[in-house]
Amino acid sequence: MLDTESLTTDALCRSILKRHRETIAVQKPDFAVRKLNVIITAALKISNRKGFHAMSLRDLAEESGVSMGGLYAYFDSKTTLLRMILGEVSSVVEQVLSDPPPEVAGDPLNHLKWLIATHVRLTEAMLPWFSFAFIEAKNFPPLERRMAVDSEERTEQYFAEVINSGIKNGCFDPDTSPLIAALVKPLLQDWYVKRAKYRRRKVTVEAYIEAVVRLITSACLGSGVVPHRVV
Amino acid sequence: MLDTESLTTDALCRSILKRHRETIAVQKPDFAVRKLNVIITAALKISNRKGFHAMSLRDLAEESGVSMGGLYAYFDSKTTLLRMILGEVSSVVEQVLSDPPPEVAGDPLNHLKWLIATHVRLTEAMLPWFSFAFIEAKNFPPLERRMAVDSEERTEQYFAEVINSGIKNGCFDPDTSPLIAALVKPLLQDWYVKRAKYRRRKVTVEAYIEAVVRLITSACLGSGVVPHRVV
DNA sequence: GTCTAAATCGAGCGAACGCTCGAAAATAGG
DNA sequence: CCTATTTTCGAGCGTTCGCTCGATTTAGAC
Repeated sequence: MLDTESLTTDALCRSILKRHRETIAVQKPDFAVRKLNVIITAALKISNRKGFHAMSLRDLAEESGVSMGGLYAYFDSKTTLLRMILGEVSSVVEQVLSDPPPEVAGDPLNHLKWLIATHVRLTEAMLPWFSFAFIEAKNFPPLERRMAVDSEERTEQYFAEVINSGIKNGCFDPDTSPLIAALVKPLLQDWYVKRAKYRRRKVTVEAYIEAVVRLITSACLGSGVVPHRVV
Repeated sequence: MLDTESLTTDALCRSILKRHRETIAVQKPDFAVRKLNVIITAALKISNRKGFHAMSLRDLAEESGVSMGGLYAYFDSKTTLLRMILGEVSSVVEQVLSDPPPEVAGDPLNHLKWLIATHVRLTEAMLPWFSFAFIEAKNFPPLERRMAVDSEERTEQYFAEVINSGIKNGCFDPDTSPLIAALVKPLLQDWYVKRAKYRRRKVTVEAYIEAVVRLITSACLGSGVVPHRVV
């Protein structure tokens, strides 16, 4: 369904360490990963409560149990910490969505369903990371902002491609609105942006996937009756 | 269609003045409204570029041309300025959406279409205000956060009510997913949250409304064929 | 033109910010 | 157990923050 082994905080921190080896002063990987885990978990916790900008490094030091100066063995500026998290999120999204299982690869309808389900499950497994990325991407340096916009655009591309190939295949309505691919994204984002609301209403992951799949596929399958194709 | 006269920055500032008369030290309404306009326009401009928290009052003083101390004749704290803007936004939403024209009031399908179109046009007319409200509502004090959540919940209610009455009326599919009302919101928000993207792609307001209306109404009208109702 | 009340100003306050650095503690090989 | 290296620490640096307040300018009635 979705390999959640590589999505544990530990695995993600190992990946972050690999990506930022030169800016992380700590040598021994065991030390580094363990502390990175603690630091990033704390950073996500505080940021998701009051925002990254409002989180001071003293807040972070207290919550993580790592001293002020100790933090700077793991990043050289607060912005680098931001970049570590955002970078990891867009890397994972790319990695997961670009690799559909063989049984859906040739079938646009099932591929579309798979994209939706996998995206929702991925964001569920990495909830604090995605909340963070969504909320913080807006108000930050041009470079980081671009990273987020590009990552999102790439995600939309996956949907656009599968919908287009479905139209060419003949299994999707050729009149499908070209905006559908763009409109899938906010539907998927709502799951983690407003997670508290859905939790309160006891909406399960499966129910949410089902609702989005029905909404989107029915738009792609046309008016519901057998299409006037087959020229 | 949508009365945009009461949505000019001037009219909105007049409303803000009325709501915060006791915290605004300036007596003469003309003076107050004119400066409020300047201050809030500047605040929206800076905040939408780099975030409300990152906007210093010195930034605001420079951009608006009002001195440091002068600003404090219009609000008693930076948080109050935030509250003024958020409060005005949710007030306007409430005001506009709660007042459907008589010709759609009894007709769920047209009422639903009207809600979608009016919401998109409203957010288009007050773009900087809605961008601000969406981005900033997340990372701020409990009270302000609640304000935003409640306002959003109320908006969703309008959709839930019209869909339910449509189901009871027999003009909507009784199998319509109970999540549809919740899913309309992110679709409407995308218009102003990702406004830059749609501008770049030359998507017009009308085209966007059309796409969302088609997506949602087709979900409410059931499988497309004549429903198996009429017991 | 004069006077009074309203409106505006900006230097300055204490607090909190991101970040540094020399000292202290922990780790591991011989 | 000693020593060399790595990791951790937290007081302190310069800067900027939200905010205040006495001085100054402006507006309008007579």
